[in-house]
Amino acid sequence: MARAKRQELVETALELFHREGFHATGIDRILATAGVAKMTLYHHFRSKDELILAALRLRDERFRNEFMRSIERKSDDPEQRLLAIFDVLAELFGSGESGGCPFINACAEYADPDSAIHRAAAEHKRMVLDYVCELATLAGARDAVCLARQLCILLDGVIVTAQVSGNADSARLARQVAVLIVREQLGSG
Amino acid sequence: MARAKRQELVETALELFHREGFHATGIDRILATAGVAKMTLYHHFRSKDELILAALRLRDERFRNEFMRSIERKSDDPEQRLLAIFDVLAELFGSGESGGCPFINACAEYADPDSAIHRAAAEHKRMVLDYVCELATLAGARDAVCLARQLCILLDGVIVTAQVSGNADSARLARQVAVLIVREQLGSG
DNA sequence: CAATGACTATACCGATCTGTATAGTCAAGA
DNA sequence: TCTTGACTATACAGATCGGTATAGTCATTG
Repeated sequence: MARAKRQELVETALELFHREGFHATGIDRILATAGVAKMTLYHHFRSKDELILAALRLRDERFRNEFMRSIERKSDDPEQRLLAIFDVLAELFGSGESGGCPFINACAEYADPDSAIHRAAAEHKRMVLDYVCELATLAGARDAVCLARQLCILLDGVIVTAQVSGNADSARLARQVAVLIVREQLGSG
Repeated sequence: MARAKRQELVETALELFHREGFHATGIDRILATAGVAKMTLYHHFRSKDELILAALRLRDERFRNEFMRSIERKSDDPEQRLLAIFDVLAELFGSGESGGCPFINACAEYADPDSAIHRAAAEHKRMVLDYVCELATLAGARDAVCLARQLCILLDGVIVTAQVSGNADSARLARQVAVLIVREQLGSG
């Protein structure tokens, strides 16, 4: 397979960027870990920034895919799926994952909203929002956009709280809040 | 004044770290901006990490002070003060401030929970939580800790959403959520 | 067979990084 | 007056940074 080394490179980069940060992770470290020559990297990517973008793209695909699949496995009912967001989150943190969100981290290191990396992160969040918005619409929310945005604020809050304070059960607390706002938007108990 | 240069250094460092990130901001850049010689820095601080810690300490003092003052200026009623959290946030974003939270950013770059920098960030969040918990207790919440933690999840969610997606009015959306959970905990409309 | 292109190895570039060494200025206070 | 200590200036160390140059291997494919 031709693209094997490229893939290895992006996977390794994603993991190291996630664990150590973007600026703190040098090209040489990625190369040594992936077992790839430097010229191979610059054959596939013009710069480190493009490797970062590729890593974020991979993460975006994987995360959204698994996120949606996990939610949809929890229930068939759209209303329950809105709440399942936080059950999935709880499971994620329960299984060790607590290094925060790579996209939030990316915006921390690349603060300029016009930078390609920051924009990629913003786009990821927008796509997650769009998905939650679909669920909210299917659930018959009065204002699906508003509800989805509120749930996403909770979602990001949970991720950050888990990362900063190591608080795994914040997903459970957020779920309680989600119950209230979903119930209110759907007009009944 | 003896400590003038030290103060200048910490102020400049705080601003640059906030705008450009911790790893991306070199010592030399801070020195040039502050107009301070390198040996002066290493006279006051053992390392860059200690300068980072001092900058975070300054930010912690300032933020919590202004945060509490702003909230307490909004209302005398503890219940209204819980909601005022999000009014203060809305004003903050309205006045341009949207570069995210330095403590969240710090945890993005220093992921190891045992690192001094990460711990300083966690401690800051804990102190904010403690303050909100006090307000919740005064308001007569059934479970003040739970309510405070939920409000803090919302708070961090709002900050991150504003930073990543440039969404200034997420504070307003979070306030609506806060109204619901506060109302539920206080047992009446 | 010839050509293509993914890949490797090594050496190098200039810049920048944190931190130190050296030597000295200058003002405040005992 | 003498000492202390905050401060400056310059030069440098050793490492690492992102990225390039050069030269060549090797498997697939036309």
